[in-house]
Amino acid sequence: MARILITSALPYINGIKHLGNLVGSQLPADVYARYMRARGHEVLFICATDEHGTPAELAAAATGEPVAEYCARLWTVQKEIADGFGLSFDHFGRSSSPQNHRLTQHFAGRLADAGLIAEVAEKQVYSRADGRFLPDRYITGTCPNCGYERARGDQCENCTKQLDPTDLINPRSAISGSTDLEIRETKHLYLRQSLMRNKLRDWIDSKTDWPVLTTSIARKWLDDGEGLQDRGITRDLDWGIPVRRGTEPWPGMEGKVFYVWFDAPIEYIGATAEWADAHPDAGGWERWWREDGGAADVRYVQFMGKDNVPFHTLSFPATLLGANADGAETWKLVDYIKSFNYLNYEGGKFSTSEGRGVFMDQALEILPADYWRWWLMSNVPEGSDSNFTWESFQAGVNKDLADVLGNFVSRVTKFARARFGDTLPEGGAHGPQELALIGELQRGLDSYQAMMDGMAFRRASQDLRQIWVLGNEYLQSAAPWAAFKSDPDRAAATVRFAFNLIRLYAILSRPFLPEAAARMLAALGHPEDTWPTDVAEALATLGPGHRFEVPEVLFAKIDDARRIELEARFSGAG
RNA sequence: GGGCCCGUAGCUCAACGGUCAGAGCAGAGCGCUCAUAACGCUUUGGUUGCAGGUUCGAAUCCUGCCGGGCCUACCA
Repeated sequence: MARILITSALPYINGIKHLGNLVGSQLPADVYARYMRARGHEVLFICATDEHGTPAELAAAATGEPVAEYCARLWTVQKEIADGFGLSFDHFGRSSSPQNHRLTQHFAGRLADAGLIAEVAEKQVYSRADGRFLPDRYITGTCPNCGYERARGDQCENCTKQLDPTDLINPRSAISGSTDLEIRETKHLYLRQSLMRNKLRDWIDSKTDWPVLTTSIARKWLDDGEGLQDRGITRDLDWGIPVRRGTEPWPGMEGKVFYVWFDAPIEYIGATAEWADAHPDAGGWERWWREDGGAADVRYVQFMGKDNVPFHTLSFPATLLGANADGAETWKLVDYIKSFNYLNYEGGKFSTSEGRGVFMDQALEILPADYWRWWLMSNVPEGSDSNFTWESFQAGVNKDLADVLGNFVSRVTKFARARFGDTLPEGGAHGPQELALIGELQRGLDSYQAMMDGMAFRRASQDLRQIWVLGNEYLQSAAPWAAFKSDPDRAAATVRFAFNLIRLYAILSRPFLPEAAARMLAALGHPEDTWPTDVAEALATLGPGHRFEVPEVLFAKIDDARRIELEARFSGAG
């Protein structure tokens, strides 16, 4: 039995996430976590909301709530939606937790002790009307290059030229529109990642099994231009983790907070500490995060969209490695990063601002989670960006779930009920057909497991579907409806075997389809449900006399009228 | 501008440099009648973006071109 730590990239607190966000980290992480638990491994699956930063403050201001209340409310909203999708986090934390405050301050202190923090005086734009410093992208003005009037302080969207806020003509606050701006000097802490460039490169180079998408992004940042740059880790904001050097005050940094990209990944550890505090018998968070605290045998897998790769390949490892500069704290580094491309919506991007695409709360209002889980995972953007269309969604749901799996369960249970009553019949035994099928199922299972172990989710979903298809092929060739008339014992044996297939399918499908699997097992009276090691043995579980029920339709089809209605509703027009 | 990735059947995707480039969906034909008009079998369909090169052998490696996508450090 292995010990596996799984983290999903932290969803930002600012609003409800869309299907692209879901499929890019939380959902594949959940499927993997469920699979590994089913295989008998000790799994800790961690996620949390990422709550700090300017967008959270602005979103709170827009609703008139204090930012802490806003975040607490949105955390509850996100938690309920995650539960609705069956995301089986062992803990869903908050980056604003006291545990994360302590850890973030601790890391900053350790990094400072190791000489990896620099204090830098810099000039930033301050808005007197807003009473705050403005990040570059919250300053707008006229682009000096192309004359576009709504250029942002970091880049002009029109001509794509990189800008400095002081370049802008007629600069104003994007928050209030005020032009009452001034340049103020302020002091900030920088993480001296540049000093760790070689150490980080050696570490990246040792990861020969990582996806190209992951390592190429990391190498680009390490070596592009002048190489890995130091990064500011503090901000002049109110909402965030106060700057402290460990447990001590940090002279000159009063009133400042750590910047969100520094404290967000630390919340993986913080959330584990939240979990450990809630589960005193679990042995403590160190068991998962400190090699000198019991985590030496942990395999740590991270799931994220490609936009998050630089932070997880460079900044966060720099934090963990830097905190161990004296060898006194051996932090657990990630063993494998599974990164994803983007999911598009009907050929374009999901857009929060334009209301284009499907958001997680809306998805659950339309159909149960399993429908979405299946389509998203069987079309997960592993190799390149993929595209959600209602037509593809309709086809995938109807064909795979309703026709292949759902109908299989339906035809088996209804036939048995009609011919044999509400318990499995006696008589007959395995013949050559059953033996051949067992062989095919065993090969299918081996392949499915190999794909799941390797996190090749598209391939895994294809293998799973093929395993379902084998059931329909078997019924067609065994034809118990014909055998019933000439050789009832033969039909009885076929029916018993088919019921054992339903049980097997429920177990194997559970990582993807937890609700449907539960309903299948419930129809069988909740039989033993551990992951099979030997297919033949697994298919001998339900015997004569076993009671069953005919379940409600497992998956309803989406008809054309419904699809057209949904297409129109989510086009972004309204 | 720089870097990375991609381009394979009508669609979505596979294929350690090595049997006739494979699946699913869609299309066609046949079968079955237990089932959600479901299922099964058979079948149509590709000059692997274009042009060169390396090799006994290229979808795969190299060069150029065409087309698409992503990243580019203060969004997180």
